Amino acid sequence: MKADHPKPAAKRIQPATPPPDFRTAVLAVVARIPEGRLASYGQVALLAGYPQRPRQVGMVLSGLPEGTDLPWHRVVNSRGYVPSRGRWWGALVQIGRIRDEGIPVDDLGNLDLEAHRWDGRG
DNA sequence: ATGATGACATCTT
DNA sequence: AAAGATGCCATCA
Repeated sequence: MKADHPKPAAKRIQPATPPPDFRTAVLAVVARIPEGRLASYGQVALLAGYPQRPRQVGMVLSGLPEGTDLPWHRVVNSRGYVPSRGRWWGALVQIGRIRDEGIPVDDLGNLDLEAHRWDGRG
């Protein structure tokens, strides 16, 4: 009889090992950005395998814990400046950390993205 | 369910 | 070059 498993309402839809979702992919890409290099949100989204989702990258990063090891500060927008230029509480922190890595940044967050663009090859 | 918002990108004025 | 409008997609009220 095969010990039929009536499945007692096993609505365990959340497995212990969640598949590589968007968030995981993004975090993996950000973690690969070398020191002293910059990447845009669109670039991260592209490398993560989701070409049309740069905004969601920002959402993922917005949910990062404070003590994260991820170099989130190396992610800027394609226009070449730190996101929101101060609308965001962490903009100043990001500017400081980027400067600390040897990349010149204006007080408003303006920087030369193309000069420090990450090739994506590590 | 719909509508508004967001750590963006791209195109057009 | 800078600013406004439109597109995209997930999350929240």
